[in-house]
Amino acid sequence: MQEPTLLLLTALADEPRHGYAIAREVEAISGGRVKMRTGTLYGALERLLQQGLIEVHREEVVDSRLRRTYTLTPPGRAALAAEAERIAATAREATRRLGVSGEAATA
Amino acid sequence: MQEPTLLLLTALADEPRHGYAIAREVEAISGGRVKMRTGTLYGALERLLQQGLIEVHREEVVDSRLRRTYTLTPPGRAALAAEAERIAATAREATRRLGVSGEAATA
DNA sequence: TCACTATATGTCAGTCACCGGCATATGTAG
DNA sequence: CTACATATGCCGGTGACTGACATATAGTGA
Repeated sequence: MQEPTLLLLTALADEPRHGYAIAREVEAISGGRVKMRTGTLYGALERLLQQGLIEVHREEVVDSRLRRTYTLTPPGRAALAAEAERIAATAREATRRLGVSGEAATA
Repeated sequence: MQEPTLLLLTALADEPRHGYAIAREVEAISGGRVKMRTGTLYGALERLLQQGLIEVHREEVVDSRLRRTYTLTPPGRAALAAEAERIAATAREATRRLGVSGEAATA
């Protein structure tokens, strides 16, 4: 799972959001670092729908504009939780090793 | 940066290793989850050399077999440290949001 | 002896997520 | 009337990763 996808799922973790709101949220979460293109966004949304990790929460028309709201499914929440733990473990290991080799081999 | 590349750099974080040893180390770090194919391995090695994140540490012949050892460059260590911090932050945010929406909206 | 596994390096075609650009439509601000 | 924010969507191209193949030596088990 790549970063844009991970951030997309994270953007849906606290509450349902529609596509455009997800894009803004992803940018906010990443501190402005990741600006999700619509190609990536709607492509990923379609893929995640088919994988059953997200589902359409609601479809409404606001100001004559369609707004499709997405939400995480239970498998989606589980996948995000698992992925978060996985990368956290990898990050810890990387940090630990970087620290260890810099030290005077205390252990 | 994708997971295989991140794990490759992590495998080099504590000490220099040659290609095949990196592959085994990556598998160990990921708990057997990620089995790096040689295509990915040598492709990534070539790419990272050109990016200046790793460099050839030593070339020796052991049992009539060539063994090329790689090590992280200072930019490579910096890149790995930055990436580790980045993904750790994303993981924290994902976990936080997953927890929050599951709670009875205490905040 | 023959087959298989481990060690060790490499190439190459194919896949798939992501990128960048474009298209479309409405409401609002200047 | 132009430009921007909102909102969704398509499409060609890139590039990391996959899976299979190739090569060579040393050790192990049948």
